[in-house]
This record gives sequence, C-alpha cells and structure tokens, in this order.
Amino acid sequence: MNATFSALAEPNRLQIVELLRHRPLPVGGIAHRLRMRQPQVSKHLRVLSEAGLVQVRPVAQQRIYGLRAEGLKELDDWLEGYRRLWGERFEQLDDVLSDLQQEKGNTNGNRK
Amino acid sequence: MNATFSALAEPNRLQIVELLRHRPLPVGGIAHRLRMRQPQVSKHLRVLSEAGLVQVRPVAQQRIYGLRAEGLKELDDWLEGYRRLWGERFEQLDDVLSDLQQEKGNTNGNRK
DNA sequence: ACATAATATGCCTTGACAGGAATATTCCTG
DNA sequence: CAGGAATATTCCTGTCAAGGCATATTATGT
Repeated sequence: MNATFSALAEPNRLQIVELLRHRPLPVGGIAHRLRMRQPQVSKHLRVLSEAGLVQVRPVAQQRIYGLRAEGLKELDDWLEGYRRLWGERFEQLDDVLSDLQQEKGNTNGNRK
Repeated sequence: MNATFSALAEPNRLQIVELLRHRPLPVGGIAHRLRMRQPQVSKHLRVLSEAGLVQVRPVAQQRIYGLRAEGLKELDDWLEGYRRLWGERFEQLDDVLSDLQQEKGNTNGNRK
C-alpha cells in the first residue's frame, strides 16, 4: 500500500498513470506525449510496475504499458475504511472530550 | 491531488492517518501510540494538514487532530475515473495494435 | 507573574531519489 | 550477421525531505 502511494507521489509518475487511463502506450509514446526523456520514462515505469500499478506486454521491440486493475483496486479497497467519513455526521464533541481523559500522562512523546 | 499522494507516501504519515481513522487524538497521544517523537509528529501533522487530510481543534493546550472528510473524498473522486478498470474486460489486443500505428515516428523520447 | 504542560519551529546532518548523459540490451529486418 | 529501432540500465550529481535535538510559543493553574 505504501509502495502505491510513493509511486503516485511523483508528479511525472502520476501523469503517466493518468495518461495510461485512456489507453495503453509504448514507452516512446509516453515520452513523446509527456515531453519526457525516454530513460526517465523507463525508470518511472519500473517503479510503477513494482508497485503493481502497471503491466507490460512486449510487441516486437516495443513494450506496451497499461494500467493494472488490481493495483488501483487495492487503493480503492484501502479507501473503503474511510468512506463512512463523508455524508455522515459523527464524532461528537463529547466523544472527543472523553477521549482526552485517557490521554492523561501519555504526553510529550516519550518513547516506549 | 499530488499533495495528497506525497503526504500519504511517508510511512509514518500513513500510520497517523490510519490511527486517526478510529478517533481524533492530541499530538502527544499520537506520538505515544506510534512511538514517535513529538516534534516529528507535529511536522507530519503539518504536512497532512496542508494536504487537507487532517483538521485541528484546540482544547486547552492540546490540539486535537482528526481526519478531514473532504481530503479523503478527493482521493475517492480521483479514483472514480479508474473504477471501470476492474470487473470489465476491455482494451482488446486489436485496439492496442491499431494504436501502435499512430506511434510511428514518435519514438525515442525526443522532446518537443 | 511564574512554573509547567502541550505543541510548534528552527537548524543541522544524512539518506533517498529524480534528472542528465552515455551505454548496454533486445528484437526486428535486410 | 550487420544495422538500426525501442527500451533498459548504469553512473554521476544535485536537491529535498525526514530525523534528532534544542528552543520558541501558547495556554493553564496558582
């Protein structure tokens, strides 16, 4: 999961993902459209690939990169645990205040 | 959107978010539970706050940090454009091959 | 006003990582 | 098998950001 976020944290890598949303593309096609140099694109694709966000299919000398559904679904699943946050009003003030009582003596970041 | 990903890319920051999923907490409480030092927690919370993922409420000297729904909903909305990826089989081989024709001469990352 | 609790900030050092350029690898075609 | 196209890899360098530590800031109670 962490690999997913750090992969998408890089602006160019995020651009690549958004580009591949429309259709799979060979490395050169990606480089051309995003005005990036081929080696960088290859490196970024490597990271995206290791994060499971992208998959390759070789055709002749080119390698066609496309999005990998499972990788993005993983992100979607992670979000599942947070969906209750919007659309509902919860976590009343009282709850917060009662939580504060439990924090007595646990302050100031003493480790262990 | 990019700020969101880079904020969540940091392991400790992701941990903080996952911790706050259960309930809002003061800085010291976060530091204690995650075995981190208070200054780091404050810094991480700053980043999360600037990314709109977290919100503060001052209570006495403490500051109670909790998740901010809109921040995570933004992520959810971004994913919306990718949901069609799973569960459907699309992008046939023929489509890819026809795309390749369009790539003629666009190769090797020459910029501009 | 003072002592103290809770948190934020500043400075410094170190490690990770992106970009650039050159080169290696792989695959096709004549 | 020579040549070229498409892509991957390597080495180098500069930048940025996280951690540690000290200190500043804000709020509370007496």
